[in-house]
Amino acid sequence: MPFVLHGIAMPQDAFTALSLCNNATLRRATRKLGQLYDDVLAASGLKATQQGLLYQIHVGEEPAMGAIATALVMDLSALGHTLKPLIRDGFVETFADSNDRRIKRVRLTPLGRQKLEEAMKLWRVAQQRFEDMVGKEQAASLRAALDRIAALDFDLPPAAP
Amino acid sequence: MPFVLHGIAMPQDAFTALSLCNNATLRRATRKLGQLYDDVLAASGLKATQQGLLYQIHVGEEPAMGAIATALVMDLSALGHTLKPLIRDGFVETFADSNDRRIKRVRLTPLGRQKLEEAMKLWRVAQQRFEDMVGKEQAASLRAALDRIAALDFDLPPAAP
DNA sequence: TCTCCATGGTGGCATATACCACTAAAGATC
DNA sequence: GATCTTTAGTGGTATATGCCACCATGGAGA
Repeated sequence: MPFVLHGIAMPQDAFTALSLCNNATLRRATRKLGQLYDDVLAASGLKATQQGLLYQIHVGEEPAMGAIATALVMDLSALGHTLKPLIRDGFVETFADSNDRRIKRVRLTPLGRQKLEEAMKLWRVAQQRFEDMVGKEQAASLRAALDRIAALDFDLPPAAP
Repeated sequence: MPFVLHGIAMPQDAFTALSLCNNATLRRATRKLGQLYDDVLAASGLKATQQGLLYQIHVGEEPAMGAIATALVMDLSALGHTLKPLIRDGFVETFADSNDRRIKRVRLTPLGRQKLEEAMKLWRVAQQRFEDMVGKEQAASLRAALDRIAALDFDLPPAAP
C-alpha cells in the first residue's frame, strides 16, 4: 500500500513522480536539452549558456548588465559571476556607461564575435536535432509557452520588510 | 541596420532575442519558476530542488542513486554532489545494497520525512500560485510536453572514442 | 580461475544560479 | 547644498549541474 501523504496517493513510477510538479518537470527538461546543446556546442569550447549570453550581448548592442539580467530573468549578481569566465577568456569586455557611472555595459570583443559565429553554426545543428525530433511547430509552440511563463509577474518581494 | 549573421536578421528586442532558442527559453522559464518555488519554499529551509529530491527519494522507496539520477535525467556524479547537503543536514542517508555492493541506496531519515511534509505544504502553495496564473489545464499540458522532452533519446555518446 | 569489460559511485574542477551585505553613484526631497 | 532613498554592480557563500579520471564491484567469456 503506497504511503499516503496528506490524502494524496503517491505515484509509483520514478520518472512520473516528478511530473506533478511544474518546477521539477521544467528543470528536468532543461537538463535534458542542456545536455544536448552542451554536447553539440562542446566543439566550440563554449557551454550553451555562454553561447546564448554572447548572442544576447551581440543583439543588445552594448547592453547594460541590468538589461541583460532582466531579459534573461536572471539575478544581476549571478550574471556578474557568469560573465567572469567570458571576460577572462577574452570574449567580452565591460565598460562604464558615459551617462551613468553606476551602469556597466557589455560588448563582444573581436575574438568574441568570431567565437559567436563559430558557436552559432553548432547551435543550428543542436536546434535542428531537437526540432527534427519534436517538429518545428511543436518547438515553436513550446517556446511561446515558455516565454509566457518567463514573463509572468509573481510579485515576489525582493526584500521582505 | 541590424547586424546580419549568416543571412539571419537579428531581433532587436532583448527579451525575444532568446526566443529562437529552445534551450535558452527553457532555461529562462526555469529560472523564473525556480525563483517562485524557492521563494515560497524558503520558509522550510529547503530549495525547491531539494524538496523535489526528497520527494523523489520518498516515492522511490529506498531507490538506488543510479535510479534517481536516471529518473531526474541528471548526471550521477552531479546527483552525488546534490545529495551532500541533505546528508549533512540529516534529511537523507545512504546505505549499501544488500545484493550488489556497488549500488548505493538512499532513504529519508525521520527528520527528512518530517521536513518533506513541511515542504509539501509550501510546495502546494507554489503550485497553486503558478496554476492560478496560467490555468490548471495549461499547466498540465506544459508538464506533459516537458515530460516528452525529458524522455527524448538523442543518442548522446557518453564518451566519444 | 583469470582476464576483460561494464557498472556504480566518488572526488575534483568548472560553470550556472540565487541570495545577501556592501559600496558607489544618481535622483528626490527638504 | 545636504540628506535620504533608490539603483547598479561586486564579492562572498551556497546550491545546481556536468564532465572526467579513478576505484571498487560484478558479469561475461576464454
